Amino acid sequence: MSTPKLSTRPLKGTRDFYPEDMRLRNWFFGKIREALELCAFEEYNGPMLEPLEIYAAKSGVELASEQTYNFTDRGGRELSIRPEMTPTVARMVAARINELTFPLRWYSVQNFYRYERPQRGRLREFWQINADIFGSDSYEADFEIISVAINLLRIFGADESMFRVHINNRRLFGDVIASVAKTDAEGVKAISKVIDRREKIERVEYENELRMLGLGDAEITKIDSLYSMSLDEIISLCPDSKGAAELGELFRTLEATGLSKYCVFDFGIIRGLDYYTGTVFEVFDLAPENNRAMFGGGRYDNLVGLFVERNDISGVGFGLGDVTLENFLRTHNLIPDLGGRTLVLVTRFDDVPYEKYTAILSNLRNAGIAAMIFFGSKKLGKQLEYASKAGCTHAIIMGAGELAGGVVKIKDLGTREEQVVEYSRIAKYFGK
RNA sequence: GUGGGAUUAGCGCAGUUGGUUAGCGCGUCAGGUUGUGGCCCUGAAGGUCAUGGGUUCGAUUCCCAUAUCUCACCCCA
Repeated sequence: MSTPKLSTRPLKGTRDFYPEDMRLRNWFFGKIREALELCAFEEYNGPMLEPLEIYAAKSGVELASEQTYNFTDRGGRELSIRPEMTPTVARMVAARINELTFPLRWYSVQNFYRYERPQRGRLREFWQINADIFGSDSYEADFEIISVAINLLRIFGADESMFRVHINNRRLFGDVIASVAKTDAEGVKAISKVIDRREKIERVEYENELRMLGLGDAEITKIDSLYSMSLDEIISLCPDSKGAAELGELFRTLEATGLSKYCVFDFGIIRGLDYYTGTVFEVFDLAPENNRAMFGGGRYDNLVGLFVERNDISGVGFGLGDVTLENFLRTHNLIPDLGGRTLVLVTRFDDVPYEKYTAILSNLRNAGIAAMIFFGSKKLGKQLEYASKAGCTHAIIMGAGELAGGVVKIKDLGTREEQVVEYSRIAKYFGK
């Protein structure tokens, strides 16, 4: 009679990362880290737990109240497991605002939790790269962030046939809607909630909701027409809008630097997070099976001001999740063979003292060659089989005869070729 | 939160129109006379047929619920 056993499955929406999974994740995050470091970003980190209110304030009702893992700790504090990084990094920046040098370029690679129904491209635990620039209001920082985002896909070999960056500006969007609907900021917010769902709800319902907000048929028709306008046409509706200037400069620069082939103006990009104020963008995977935004970001002017009495530190950044990135890389065949490193198994025989083998092991490791020794005594064939299955590239074989001659046999497990090598030249065989 | 599909050995799958010991492939382990692995041969281990109820003389099979996976919706990365 044995006791009932516990489940070996990870919790719903979470994943175990076995060594082969880690190899993949380490590979693509490693490449991204390297690229971000080259772009002069520095890595930071923060806690996984934060007070609930830092999300409740600005992230949006849906995310803060329904999609976070919230709980009360033993001290009675209302906490959230972080569903995103931006409030944390804004808090960190605010805490040292008087000593940091701006503009500041920071990135992190961390895991996040959101309580949602899992599906393709979306789980409950995911890892995300976050890269942000704080302390620059200029369109140049918007451009930098978007060009870095594009670069992160290009380092994997992605080209303009595989993804597209859809770009809009919330200030411009708000000004255009305000002028069309002849309303104020509050009215714009209510109207934008409706038109954000324009493609997702019934046309009748859409029109009814807009009418309830005071719009007439002429305004509704006008809003429809916005979606087929070019950027220049949109800008001409509100030529004095600060957002128009920002977006105009941004697109001029994208054009001039050859990045416009990756980008498109899209008046429909709003983004769900409430804290965005200026440029917003979403990167779409052009493969039809990955039919959701791969990642996105934008500018947020007021987050640092949640923590300190400052309204001059604006941020712009993006978050790139591992789930959608992996789907992208797999779908477009951008993942190479990740094998590679030399790994040596020292095999053993019973008639040679054990310490003769551990000496070889130490020599290999001291020379910077990954190596292990076989445990127990089994037939050589079994030892080689183990080596092969364990991912070894080479085996070292030394019996009494070789020991007496001061040599070992090094077997290449791929080609099955053997070479007799002098004991002192083992490391040299491996190029070390 | 809403709806569809799925769940049989570690993995991938058969199967039972409800009837005694549920199969196959791969994988794992052991052996094929103890110093050479990927092929081959032999053998073994491994399943309360997702879980809990119901119908029935009898349920892995039919019904219901739950869980998990998966796809879409909502929302979002």
